[in-house]
Amino acid sequence: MKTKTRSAAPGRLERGATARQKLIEAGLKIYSEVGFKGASTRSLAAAAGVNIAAIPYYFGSKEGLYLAVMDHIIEYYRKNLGGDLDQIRQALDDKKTSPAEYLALLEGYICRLVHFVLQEKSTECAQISIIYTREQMDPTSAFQRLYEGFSTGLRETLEALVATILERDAQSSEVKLITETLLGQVTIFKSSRVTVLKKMGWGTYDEKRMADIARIVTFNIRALMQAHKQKDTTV
Amino acid sequence: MKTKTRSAAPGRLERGATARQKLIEAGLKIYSEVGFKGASTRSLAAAAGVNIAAIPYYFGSKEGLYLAVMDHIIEYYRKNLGGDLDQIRQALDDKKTSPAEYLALLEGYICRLVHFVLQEKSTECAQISIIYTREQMDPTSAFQRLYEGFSTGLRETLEALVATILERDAQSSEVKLITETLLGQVTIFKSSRVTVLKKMGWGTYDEKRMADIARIVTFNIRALMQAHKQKDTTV
DNA sequence: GTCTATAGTCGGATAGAC
DNA sequence: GTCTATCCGACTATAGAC
Repeated sequence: MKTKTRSAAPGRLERGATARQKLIEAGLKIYSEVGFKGASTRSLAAAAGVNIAAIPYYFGSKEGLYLAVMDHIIEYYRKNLGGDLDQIRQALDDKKTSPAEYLALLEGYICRLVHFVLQEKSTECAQISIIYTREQMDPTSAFQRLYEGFSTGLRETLEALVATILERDAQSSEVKLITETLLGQVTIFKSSRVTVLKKMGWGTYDEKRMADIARIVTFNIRALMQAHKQKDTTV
Repeated sequence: MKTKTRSAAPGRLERGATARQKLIEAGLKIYSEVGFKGASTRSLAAAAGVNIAAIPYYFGSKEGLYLAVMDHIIEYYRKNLGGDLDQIRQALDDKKTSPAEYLALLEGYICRLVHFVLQEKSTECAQISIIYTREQMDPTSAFQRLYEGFSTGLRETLEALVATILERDAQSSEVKLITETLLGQVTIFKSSRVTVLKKMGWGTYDEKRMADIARIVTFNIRALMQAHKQKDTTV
């Protein structure tokens, strides 16, 4: 796979910048709808309003475009949820933070995660979380990039937070597994979206429904942190 | 889509039965590896050791084979986890069951689910859960069949169980959402399999690791049932 | 019932005009 | 930098021999 990512014409300001941008937006839309394999260069070019040849020209190949979309996703995510993670890391470094505040940070982040992951109105968040979820499920060559881009940051920070709350080692299997069970309570609403919507008699996730989900999940998290703190479940 | 499912030759005992069966086994393998779109009739026929033309002949089309594989999956699942669900339903009808027993039933079922879903040694379970998870994430035309085949049975039974334990209405949004958060704690280990394995430094889910996961999840379930029973979190 | 050969379609990438 | 035309490979499904 060669990602040429053709740079600007010499001495000139990015002539093909708009074509590039339109292709990335189209990629976000099409890849989120039908996945990498399902997306044809023809549909991508049509959605972007550019010619098919623009894809190999600007991105080297269909795969190059996909990788560029991944980079866009990581950047978007960092701008939106990265700040919260930084804030958490800062609080973890600051030894004066109280246990109650740590718990509030964890709950707050999970709440924002629910909205980011389940939101369907703002197209960009929705598209990103679909692509990410699909890439998680069966990784393509772009997985590594996505993994480094945010799986690690998110999980490592949450694990550190959970470890602090439970007064355990953040590197322990136990803390890592507990953190996964917390994330799973959010992600199932995405990964089993159709089933859940059908069961609930919902057409889509709207604000009120996301709030209901967030309320249950944060309640669960509070209960679980309390329970795990009391009993030592060494793995 | 026409699913001819060509029946036996008149008066003769299923001549092409073995070809059908080999194709279904191959379908289970190939579809689980690369998904429906990723599977070519060539690879399916090669894996089954039959000719490409056998697919349209016996199943009408590539999609017909996929649907036949779905039916196989449902049947397999019913044979393996359906009995447990029947037992739970029976216990729910039997008014003499104690609260502690209901909790034990819930925990026991979730444990078996962990093993069924995460198991990687027994190929059939692993293949089934991969196909099912993928179908959940982006449903094809076969989703309806799968949904009726086991999503409903599993969820309805677990919801009834949760409702009984919490002494709430099984039809309430609250009970349904809580049940999803329980399931999510299991499914994330499948839907984020690669990330989790990487984070944990594991190569695969083996017996010990599944036991560790099951221990955390059952502990969580016990804690959550207790917490929700105490506090009323009306949605 | 099983196979080979092939029709017909669609995909990604390239060549070369402008 | 952008476009049209085209190559070539891969795919599903069918026709028809055996």
